[in-house]
Amino acid sequence: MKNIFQENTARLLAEAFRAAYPGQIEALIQTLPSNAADLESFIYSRLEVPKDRKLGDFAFPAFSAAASLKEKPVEIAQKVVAQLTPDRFTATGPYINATLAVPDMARMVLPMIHGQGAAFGSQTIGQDRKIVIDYSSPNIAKPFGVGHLRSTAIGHSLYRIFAKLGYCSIGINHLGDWGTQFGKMIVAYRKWGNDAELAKEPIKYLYDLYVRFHQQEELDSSLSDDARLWFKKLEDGDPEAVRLWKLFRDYSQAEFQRIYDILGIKFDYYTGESFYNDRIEVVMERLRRAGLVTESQGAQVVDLEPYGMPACLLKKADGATLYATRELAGIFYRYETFDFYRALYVVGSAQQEHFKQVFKVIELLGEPFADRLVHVEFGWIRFKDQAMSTRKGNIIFLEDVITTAEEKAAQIIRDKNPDLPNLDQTARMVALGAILFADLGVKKHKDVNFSWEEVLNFEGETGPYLQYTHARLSALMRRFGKPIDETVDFNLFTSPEEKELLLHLYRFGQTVETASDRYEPNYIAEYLLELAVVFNRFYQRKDAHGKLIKIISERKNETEARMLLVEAVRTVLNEGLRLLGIPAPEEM
RNA sequence: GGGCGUGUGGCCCAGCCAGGACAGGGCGUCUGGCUUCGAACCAGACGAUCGGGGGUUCGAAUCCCCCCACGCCCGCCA
Repeated sequence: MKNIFQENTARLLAEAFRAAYPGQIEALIQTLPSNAADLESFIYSRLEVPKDRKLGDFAFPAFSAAASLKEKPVEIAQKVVAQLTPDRFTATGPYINATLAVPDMARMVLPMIHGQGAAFGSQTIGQDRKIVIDYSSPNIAKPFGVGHLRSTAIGHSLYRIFAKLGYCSIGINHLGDWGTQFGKMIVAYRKWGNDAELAKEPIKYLYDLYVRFHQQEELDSSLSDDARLWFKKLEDGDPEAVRLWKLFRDYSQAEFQRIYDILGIKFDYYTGESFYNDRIEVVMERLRRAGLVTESQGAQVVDLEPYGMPACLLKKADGATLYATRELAGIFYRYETFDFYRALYVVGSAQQEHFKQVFKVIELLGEPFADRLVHVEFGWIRFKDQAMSTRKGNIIFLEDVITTAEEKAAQIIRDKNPDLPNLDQTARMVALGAILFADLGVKKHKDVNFSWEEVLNFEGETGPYLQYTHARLSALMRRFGKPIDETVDFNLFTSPEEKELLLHLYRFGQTVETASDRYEPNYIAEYLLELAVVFNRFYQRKDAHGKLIKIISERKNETEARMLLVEAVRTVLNEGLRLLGIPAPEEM
């Protein structure tokens, strides 16, 4: 999606270049990078926003044309500007600065947003193609820690982003409900557990058992052998093993569902690893037929040495399956079921090699969908500079974070807005806003150091700041109390603040697109911060005497024009927050 | 040892892929702004050898090379 303001500017500049340098444009085009087909698109791609906005709205640096035109950038700028309307284009040193007319912009942008509403920024480029997104995917029988939030928040946001662009998003929670850790849990439970204790506080109890097992395992390595033995029994359908596994799984699922309900997150499928148990042999057979399976130290592997990777382990020496085996089965299942255009795996970067291996195996099988598999990786959440580890018991429960944030939000509301109805509900929205934004406000590849101070901060570049701005906009709409009319006097839009808002509003669609291209919801988070900042500045601007210029005043025409802008900002902010999975309260 | 990632004011982060005008925000600190359109806000101040070195370029936080620090992964865990 192109920015129409930028496009118009590029077109005018291109015409001016042609007029100023007749006959030399061919030489210039020769030097263009291959991605720029013509002069217009070249200029379009080179346009930047001046650092000092007083200079203009767009700037074209003339350096890039200097070599082929054999002139100094400063002279080029002057010559080109001479061909253009003087009040809209100026040469500042080697830069050609363009200034847009605010009423024109308003006429273009505001009726569009008013008409499209929440659909503003939507596209159909997805053509309903299926994007399968694997996210959250916690290991059951373990508590839901803040570490799991990363995948959950990013994946859920990508789900909505792709849907907005016209793709058919399919959300899969690939629950970690199979594997040797269940052998461990079974051993631990049989040794130290009992049903009565389990029923009281299941997740906490299972978690304690898990930590205890790992502590004991360090002292007594026979426990590891027992665990493998019990996992093998589980795979072979041993009734006692299966009974305990189901017990753990059911308790865990109920627990996770509670968390997802709080977060307002749903999945289309909850197909965990165990779902693929009866599909493993088909995959193994396929791999064997392709001649990819070799034996190494008793285990069955795919040798990836020629590709600079460690071997991909398919089956242990005792015949039990492994992570990669189930992953492969999952990929085939997803392809056969959905015929996906892309399959995303929103999983931490620690598993980068695992996915490289698995994807390589698919490629070696000659499957046509090998290049549609994407590992959307992200950095770790650490606590006090340590990796959060369930095994070591160094973990913070997401629910504790939510509860603490809710308490703080409620306290602030009681203090600032004591008459607010449904306090608990709003406090929860604010808490979620703070927590989710703490994750989505940072580029995903960065490791995040969990800090209570940061998560509980509701000021500055935070989720509650965005929510507050949304509530403020909503308050204006309530106060205005009438339907917004799109037939306003656009010539009343003149201020730099209004221009900034219009420019920024228009960029929403491009931002969503960038976020999808890079699998990075953070672009939307940053966009919204900027939008809120620009609006709040507009909201609190003062006249020459230092008096606040109010949006709603007795001047009818001005008020109506500004309210059309207010509505547009609210629409985009609301929609942007939705894409991030952050609730947008009307009051707080 | 190999692979991947990160390193930007006291703290957190954007900018790097597609190199350009004095390196942008936020937190914290200091100053100013509510006789009510919501101060979870706004305005201003202080604060940076962009990890280090070399190279390419008219121009490097950004591209290339080397080095340093930290994190993660490297066969029967997931």
